[in-house]
This record gives sequence, structure tokens and C-alpha cells, in this order.
Amino acid sequence: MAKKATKSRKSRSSSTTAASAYNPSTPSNEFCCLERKPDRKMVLRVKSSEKMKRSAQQSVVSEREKRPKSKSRPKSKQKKKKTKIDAKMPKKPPTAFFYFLEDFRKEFQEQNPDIKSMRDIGKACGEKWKLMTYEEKVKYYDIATEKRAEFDRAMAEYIRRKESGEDQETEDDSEFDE
DNA sequence: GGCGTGATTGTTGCC
DNA sequence: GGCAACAATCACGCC
Repeated sequence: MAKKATKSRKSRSSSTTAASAYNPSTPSNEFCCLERKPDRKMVLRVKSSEKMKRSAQQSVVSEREKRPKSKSRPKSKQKKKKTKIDAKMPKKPPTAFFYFLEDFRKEFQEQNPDIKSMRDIGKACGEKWKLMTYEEKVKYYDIATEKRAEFDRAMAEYIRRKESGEDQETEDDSEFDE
């Protein structure tokens, strides 16, 4: 069954997410984010694209393989989102894989016009991704890194506005029940 | 008509 | 450190 963490984590993630873990005073020209430690202290964590790319190389070895292929997570819970998250809160930027998926989908549909299911495309894309070299992937990581930097700035701005009370209306708006 | 599902990997937040 | 949620996409199914 679903672990108890699932529920609590879920509710937490929808209310806190990156927003609460964000420090608006954080310089946004660098890749930074805050990590909340168990002692509730915020620790600045600097993330460079280099680190991302390094992790990318590791992922080529497919760390994901440790995870059960499919049905690893209850999909029924996955798409819950769209809940009471602030509508003005920036969305999580897509990962490098998702940018590749965009390209791949177009190609795949050209070559296989009869296959339209994202399930099949996702599978094929995942396999292709694993076969790709780091050099092939790096451009997508670059895009993802850029987008994340944008997300950082947008989030900082969002937090600033929220703290200054500019977004109080939206807060009210997004707080329907639950 | 509208919403949830499924399939993928990467990233992040929290315990 | 490990696990779960969420990011995009869209045909299809169900209510």
C-alpha cells in the first residue's frame, strides 16, 4: 500500500514546495537553492550546471535502473497536483529529459504516424535516452540549466511579492478548502 | 465536456 | 541517503 510518507509528503509539498524553501534574498544569477534541514535551518546549496552535468554522466549509467521499471509509483497519485498551489507560483521547469522528449516526440511521430500514445513514445524515448552519450545529452542539460535559472529568478520574485503582500489576493484565491 | 491515466527521466524537498 | 512528488505531452477512457 501507499506508504504513510506518501500522504504527508504530498500535502507538504503542495503547501510548502520550493516556495517556502526559497530565500528571496538569494542572488539569482547563480544556481542556488535552499535546503531545509531537519533542524529547520535553511542551508544554502549552490548548484552549478557542472554538477548537474556530472550527475548526468552518472545517470548515463542509469541510476534509475535501481528503481523498479514501471509501477514504481502509484500513477494515480502522480497527477494529483493542480490542487491549491498558488496559480502565480512558477512551475517546476522541465528536466533535460523532457526537452529531449519534445524533440524525440516530433521525430518519432513523423516516423510512426500511427503511434500517438505518449506511453509508447515515452518508452521509446527512455530507451533512446539511455543509449545517448553524454555529449548528445549535454545540450539538453544546458537548456534545462538555463530554464532552472529562470525558474529561480521567477521564484525569488514570487516570494518577494508574496512576502510584501502583493499576492495576498491570489493566496486567498488558491486557498479553497483543504 | 472535462478530468484522470499512463509512460518516461531528472530534479528537488523532506524525513 | 532514500523515497516520493512533480515537471510535459496527448490519445483515450470514464463519469
